[in-house]
Amino acid sequence: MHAALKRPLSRTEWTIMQICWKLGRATARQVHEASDRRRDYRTVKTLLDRIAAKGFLRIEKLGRLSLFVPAVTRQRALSEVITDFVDDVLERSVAPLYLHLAKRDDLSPEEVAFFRRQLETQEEEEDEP
Amino acid sequence: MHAALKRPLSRTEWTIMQICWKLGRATARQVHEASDRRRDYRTVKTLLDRIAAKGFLRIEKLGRLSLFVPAVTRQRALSEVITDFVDDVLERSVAPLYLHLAKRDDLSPEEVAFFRRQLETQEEEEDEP
DNA sequence: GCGACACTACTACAACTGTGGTATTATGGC
DNA sequence: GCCATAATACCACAGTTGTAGTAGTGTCGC
Repeated sequence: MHAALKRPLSRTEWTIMQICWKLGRATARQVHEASDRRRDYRTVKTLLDRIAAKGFLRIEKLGRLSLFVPAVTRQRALSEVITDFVDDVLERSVAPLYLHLAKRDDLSPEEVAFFRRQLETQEEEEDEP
Repeated sequence: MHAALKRPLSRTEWTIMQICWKLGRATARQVHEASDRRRDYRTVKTLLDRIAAKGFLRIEKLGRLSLFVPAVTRQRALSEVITDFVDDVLERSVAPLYLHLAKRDDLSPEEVAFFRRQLETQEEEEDEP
């Protein structure tokens, strides 16, 4: 069974966590160096400790060295955070998402066409009494 | 021109703001009554004031009564928050979103099929060296 | 014209966030 | 052995967030 994820990550913690997933297993120093380095090393260290306290990272001791290892897959964490986002912020409606996606310039023509089509269809449905 | 939206809304503020969009123009009392009412009236009032300070609501004085009026359309606010979410949390990759959407049980069979297909296609592309 | 409300204004306060200071303790090179 | 470097541990502090107490001021029914 997975460890329970207590509280969700803040935005800043997410950006640090993204690095951890990329590195797989790393010291605070490595995470700091892989970041944009606008924050102090100790800030990153604190964030890593807090992320670990929230259950997203596990700390492996290697002598006196601490290695931070993801305790949750990115996919699982993303899955939870997306569900929360869609439920709370979008109130379970995917239309605003489709509207966003239809405007992204990095999607294939098929994708854009699909989202446009869905939006039209849904508008029609709304028009019905 | 739109007023600049200083800081983003917190999750709780979002839930209050959603009510404001639904009501259109309302007193704090009305917003409180339209909410799940687990929070105290004054908590809602504080949240409304903070939301107004962030530029999402405008306060109209009607005598000594305050009316809270959305200063931003829901669509615009959603658009911004979705962009931020996709950029920061999803790192601009839509795959995790498709994975989520493919599993929602409130979408049409066409939508589900579309997202499944996209995911397969993208996996294939990743397999290439 | 007073009491019950209702509305606002001001305040409090603990938890969480973002950031980094201080101090202590290895550790590796010379 | 000693010093620079690097790691950890512990602490601080202001800003945000969630929640509500207190107090003052209208306002309406009687």
